[in-house]
Amino acid sequence: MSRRTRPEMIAETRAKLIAAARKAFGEEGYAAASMDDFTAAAGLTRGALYHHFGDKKGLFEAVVREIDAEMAARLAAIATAAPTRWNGFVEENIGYVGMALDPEVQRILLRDGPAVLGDPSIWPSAAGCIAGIRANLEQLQADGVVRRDIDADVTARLVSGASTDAALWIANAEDPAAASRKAIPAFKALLEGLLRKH
Amino acid sequence: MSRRTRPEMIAETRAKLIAAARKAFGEEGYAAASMDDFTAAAGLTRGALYHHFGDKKGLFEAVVREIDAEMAARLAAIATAAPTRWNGFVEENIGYVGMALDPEVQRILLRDGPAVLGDPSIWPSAAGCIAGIRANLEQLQADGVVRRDIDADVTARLVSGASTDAALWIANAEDPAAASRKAIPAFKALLEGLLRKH
DNA sequence: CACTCGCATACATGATGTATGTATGTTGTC
DNA sequence: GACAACATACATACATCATGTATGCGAGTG
Repeated sequence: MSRRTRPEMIAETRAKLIAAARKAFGEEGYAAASMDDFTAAAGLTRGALYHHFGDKKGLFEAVVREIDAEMAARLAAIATAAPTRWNGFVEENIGYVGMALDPEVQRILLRDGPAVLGDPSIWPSAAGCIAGIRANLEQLQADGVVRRDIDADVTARLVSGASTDAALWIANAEDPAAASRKAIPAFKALLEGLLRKH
Repeated sequence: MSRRTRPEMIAETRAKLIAAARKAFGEEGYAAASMDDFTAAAGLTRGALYHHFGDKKGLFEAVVREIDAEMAARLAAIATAAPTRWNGFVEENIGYVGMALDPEVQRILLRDGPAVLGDPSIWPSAAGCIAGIRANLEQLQADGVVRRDIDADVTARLVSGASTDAALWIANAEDPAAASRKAIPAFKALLEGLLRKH
């Protein structure tokens, strides 16, 4: 008799592997994280890992996808809560900076991510966060708030690039709180360059 | 008798190792580059490498320093050649985007660099490029061209972050030339947000 | 009841790092 | 100025460990 059905057990195994890997990747970094170690921590072996994810990189992709999805959801919530669309756009990006202060996000997405998976724009997750920013930008252009002579695609990348770098800078600063207070206005100033002149 | 003096031979060995490593890191990436292979390509063994650079990461640092110095020099040349300071600032940043299109720069500095050495702001090279941008910004603030209510340090980071991301995006685009034409105006628009209102 | 498949075990390969050896250049002394 | 003692640049050999693959077992399923 099976107390649990098979698909359930599979899902549980995958979840355990992803959770253990996420922790290991976040704390030690991708290269230093030993598959033997963190699969053991999850009460499994590398056999399960290779069965479900093919290789170490495949598991890393799954972890990235999970984190990316969480971030996209939080960003969307921030954006919809804002009074005006432009305000939502700005808040969303500042929220992005805040999330990038999380050591796990920083290490996995910002530091190791590009090295392992290449440029974020070609990631399997298709970088949900950037897609969100771009959609917002296009709407703002349609509303006449943002200048129309710039491409939403690149701009979304530029903006997210600036945010992530700001976050890295803040996180590595001696006084992160103070650094954050300096970063926000500078970031807002840059974004204002996108507004239509009047 | 010694046809060459000792310091000369040492310098030559170091240069050969750095050159071979730069090529290997650029083409295969840091993790995939085998020390046995590229030291052999330089006519040496790992013995020389460990003697001069301590470990693989140490050699990587040396390569980064070299590339960074080259870039800083080129950027400085671009900036001084411009008619106005603001113009030089903009051109410098666009030049930065252009240099980041070089596959070697991209792979070593932008992709593997953060994974191996951490955030660029704490690199041994102290990221000469960013320092150059910051110095320029401070001067522009003193001249009254750029708004003074923002911090030059963060802003330099934000701007360089946006440039590098733009470069990555362009390099991975299907049509890099077209992508570049779209990226430049968007980038200029962002920078205009830094100007003092009038 | 046979069979698929999720997962563990055992092994092959290759990479890094260290300990040791050698040969060459440098320096001190007569 | 020559020879010896020494320092050091670099090579070789080895220990350790990580990934990936091939194989085997056992539990859930039709």
